[in-house]
Amino acid sequence: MDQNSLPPIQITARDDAVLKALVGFVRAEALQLGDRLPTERILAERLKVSRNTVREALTRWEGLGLVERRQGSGTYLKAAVSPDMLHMPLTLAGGNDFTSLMQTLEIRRALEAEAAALCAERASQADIAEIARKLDIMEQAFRTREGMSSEEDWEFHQAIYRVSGNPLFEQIIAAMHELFHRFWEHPLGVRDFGHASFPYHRTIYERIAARDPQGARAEALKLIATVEDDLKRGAAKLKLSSQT
Amino acid sequence: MDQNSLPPIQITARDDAVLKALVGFVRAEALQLGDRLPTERILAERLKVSRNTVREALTRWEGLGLVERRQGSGTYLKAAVSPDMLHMPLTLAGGNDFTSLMQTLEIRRALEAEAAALCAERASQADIAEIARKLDIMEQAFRTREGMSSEEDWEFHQAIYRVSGNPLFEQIIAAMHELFHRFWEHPLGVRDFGHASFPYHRTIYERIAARDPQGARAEALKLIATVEDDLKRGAAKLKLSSQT
DNA sequence: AGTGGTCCAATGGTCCAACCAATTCTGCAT
DNA sequence: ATGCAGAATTGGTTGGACCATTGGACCACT
Repeated sequence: MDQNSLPPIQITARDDAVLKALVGFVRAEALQLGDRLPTERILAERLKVSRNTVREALTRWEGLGLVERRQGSGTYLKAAVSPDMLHMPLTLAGGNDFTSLMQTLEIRRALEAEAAALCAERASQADIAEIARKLDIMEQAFRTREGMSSEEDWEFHQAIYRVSGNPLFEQIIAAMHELFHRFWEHPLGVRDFGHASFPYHRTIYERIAARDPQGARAEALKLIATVEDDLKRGAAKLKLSSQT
Repeated sequence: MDQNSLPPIQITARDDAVLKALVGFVRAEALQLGDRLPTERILAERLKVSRNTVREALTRWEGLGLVERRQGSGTYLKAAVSPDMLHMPLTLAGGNDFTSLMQTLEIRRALEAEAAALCAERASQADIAEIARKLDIMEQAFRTREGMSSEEDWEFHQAIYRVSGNPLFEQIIAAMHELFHRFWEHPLGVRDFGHASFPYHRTIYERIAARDPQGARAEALKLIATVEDDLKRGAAKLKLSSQT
């Protein structure tokens, strides 16, 4: 007998039902990102369930990054939801040592290059203009503040991921980005970290504007290479100083 | 001033503290996958928090797939936990339609190519022999069962990710893989799905054995391309049949 | 020995009512 | 108008209670 012909049944689903109802509500009210959704107390009353159950459901959504709760303020929609959406929580074991950071960079290298290539293929004129705008902002921040600005730099890259048409790029790289910056705002004591990557932002943009996927891919790889070099330099310095 | 030099302090974090304590417990007791962890009531008593708080924490872990709760039985460890792990909840709009699957393939294309290239760079003789072994098994399964075997095929790819030296490849692609197969064991009714990808497994292996990163990358790209073609074929057929 | 049934303790799921802490709104004094 | 103190709102936490399911112990019968 095929043991798969009798799959385990699923009966209980109280809090899942709450989430399903909430999806319907978001749709019915046409809630946008950042909008506030009903109070826990109101949800509990309307859905005829305990507030505790509502909280368990919302806790799950919060863990999935779909929603943000602010005490005293409310619960806010943080990502689009739809009935047939797939949530794929991925937990990665990763420390903040040199090896882990290099590993995140290897992932980022692969995805950044692919995203840049796809972006060059698919960008509309409006998309290109938007990327150019982000590039200008970043370059101006670079000149006035004399150094790479994490914030504006990140905005530029995000614009590229968005134009690539595949939201997974932004989601995965964002996770890598967060891991990278969580403990290493100035990684390993390298003061002008990321400085060397500056010129490649414009070359990437130029290849995208020229609708040159392979060129965009190549420039993206060069950019990541400079970051890897910075990281290696920092690791070497750290190793040296620890030998005192 | 760098606004990131003053990270937001954490004043209230009861349930996060619970999870941190739980990580410590799992480590201290050397719990393995599938082991049962303490009951909610015991945790609440030991950690001096309410059982509800314990439940919120466990709910978060359950949502992230780290833990499985069985009423009347207990809570069981479902994945490895570590103090500094990265949670990366991916949300894929649209569920099981053609677009979503193509998006996962775009990610897989980028990572598969990079992993193959890194593998070709770093593989030892023993690694190459191991990959050859997986390849033989897969090819034999292909001949005897007259078609691609998901299981053996996946083993082969996993071996490559492992040799790449970066565990992130395997983790991320595994998530994609699971997503891909969850609803599409025989995607879109294409009976010999994946059949066309068969020859490229050997060519990838040959490029790795020859320590040819660029070649391995190119062959990996060809393999993904065949899968994309299969998917497009299936989508076209589906579209046709729905026009009845 | 094995089969099936019953009971019972343990465990997760739900509920309730209250209070705490952060935020936001309100209205009064200036 | 402006600014500040207090009230109202909202998520966070607590403790206690009960329900539903599970799994093992025990037992009667074959």
